Amino acid sequence: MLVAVTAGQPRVMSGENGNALPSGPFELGHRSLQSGLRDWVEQQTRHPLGYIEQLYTFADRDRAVDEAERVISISYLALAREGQAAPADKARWRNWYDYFPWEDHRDGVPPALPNVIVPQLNAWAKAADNLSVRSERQQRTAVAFGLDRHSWNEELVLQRYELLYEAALVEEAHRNKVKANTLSVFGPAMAADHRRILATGIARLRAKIKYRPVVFELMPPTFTLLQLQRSVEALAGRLVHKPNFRRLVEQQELVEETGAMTTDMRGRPAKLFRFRHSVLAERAVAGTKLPLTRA
Amino acid sequence: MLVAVTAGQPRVMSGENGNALPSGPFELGHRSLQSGLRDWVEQQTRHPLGYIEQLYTFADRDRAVDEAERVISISYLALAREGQAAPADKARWRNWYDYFPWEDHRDGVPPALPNVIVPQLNAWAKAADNLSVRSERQQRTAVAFGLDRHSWNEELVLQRYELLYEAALVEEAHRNKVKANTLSVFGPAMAADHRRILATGIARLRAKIKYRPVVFELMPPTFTLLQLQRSVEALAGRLVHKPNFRRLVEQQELVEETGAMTTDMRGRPAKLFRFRHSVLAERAVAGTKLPLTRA
DNA sequence: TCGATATATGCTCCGTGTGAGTATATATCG
DNA sequence: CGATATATACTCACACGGAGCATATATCGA
Repeated sequence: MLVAVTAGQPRVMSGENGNALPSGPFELGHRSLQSGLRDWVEQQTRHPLGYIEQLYTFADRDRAVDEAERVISISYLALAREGQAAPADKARWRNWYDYFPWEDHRDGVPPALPNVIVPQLNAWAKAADNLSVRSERQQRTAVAFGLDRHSWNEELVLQRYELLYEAALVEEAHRNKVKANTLSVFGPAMAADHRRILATGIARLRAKIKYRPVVFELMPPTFTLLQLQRSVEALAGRLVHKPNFRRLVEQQELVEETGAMTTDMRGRPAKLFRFRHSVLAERAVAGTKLPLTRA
Repeated sequence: MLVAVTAGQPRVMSGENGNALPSGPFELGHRSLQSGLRDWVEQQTRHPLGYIEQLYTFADRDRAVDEAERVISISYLALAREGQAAPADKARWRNWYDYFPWEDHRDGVPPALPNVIVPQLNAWAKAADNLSVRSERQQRTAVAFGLDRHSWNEELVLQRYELLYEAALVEEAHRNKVKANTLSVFGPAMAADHRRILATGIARLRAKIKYRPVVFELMPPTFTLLQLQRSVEALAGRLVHKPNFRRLVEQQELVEETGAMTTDMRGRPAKLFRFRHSVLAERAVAGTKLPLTRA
């Protein structure tokens, strides 16, 4: 799963009409999994990779084509600065909110959430014959989607996707079964469990930007504070308080001025900053905690 | 890597004279890696497993015996309540600070740290011929071991082990080379990279107890608040402020009273508590943040 | 030319969380 | 019966972070 941020939108690299994540076999001869992956991705996408992190290793039986030959899938999360080169072949950058429309709360709560998704989940909860199952489904829905007393938690991407899967609202749940027509509200399906991997990666990234300065892996070498803020907001899917964001970034000394200013922007020109790479050495845990709303 | 806490000490399950972690091949026929692992461990150790988490997947070339046949190693962290049954065969519980004596700061800073370890690391740093390498080594040492302006960070277990490895102070660094005599201060070596996996697991666990209620997986069904505190301290390798710890645990409603009291303890009898399992459903992120010292 | 608008940047207020210290109650042990 | 060990409660202080406001400087359109 290869991530970049362009024009204020989070993007993932996809192949084959956007219904699959890039994937390939592990070539023998590489020093390690990590280096093998790096070579492979850079060859496929012509992008120099920055940050790489392992997501999860699966070897589930129902993923295997043949019973006797078990496939082990190791999923990764990688961050790249987009726009340095065009992706190869049929690979294409795609807004990740195309796959998870309910996850973008930057312009407020998506109308489909209260109008379609939550009602359908409630119907699914009520459809359980067992009382305890019913209340458990209701509780999980409330926690995951921020209903009742709960507030929206942007990190619960995987929990939300799993609920929609269990409720058979996303198309992937209908594999090998009757082809039900699913609403576009629930986004397009992806091959195998690629959308699940995507959800895992988004959740991981949304959690990580709060305590590690990984956003900078997605930024160009030089940027304004607003651009940085927009990137964080794009990943988190929610807005942050501008003065607080600036205060946090500056007092933690995560960035330094380049001396230059923006010229092409509208409004008052902004100072250009660059990431202070030395913080990685100075401090072990440098965070870009995003200032969020109190419950 | 199987972890338990007994008598106020963190323990790991080890086999073969304590120089290896339990490991085995993945049997085909299991539903998933996780379930296969669970069956295997429960059979080997006769312990019912609670929490399981994947650590990391390796396929490094230098781990392989044969060039043509590459081995993929998937390491796990598992938590268990100890004492329910005796471990099978040669498996044995062992205090994890036996392997990492420098990680236990509950009785203050271990004397070996300022007396032996830090001087040796400084000597290693000074031995570099390049100036930038020299200062980089010094910086990493200072951050990892809390020197100069830096404070001790209990989560940097892996960074510390890696420094000791690079400086060839731990015996594992001498594999396939001249057999240097390493001091007992640096702990006993383990097979392959098992001690590295151990360090990874300890670091992960120390980080996790701060934002997920995983400590309770290591506790007996009923316990006092001090016992809970001692377990947290055992894992973190440092002491916490008692009144603050109690305040935190209680106001987060992580536990509930059983009504019973301790009788066998010395001093005033304490209330017995149990973990409120419902918090796992009510809140997505429940933490047992351990109150630490301000910098 | 000038007002509307958009962006940049700085400052203040205040509630909450959390580190730290202190005090009191109740048991065991010598 | 005093020393000691543990349990439990209360208070203080400070820093962090959420929220709102004020001001500066650019572009754009009427």
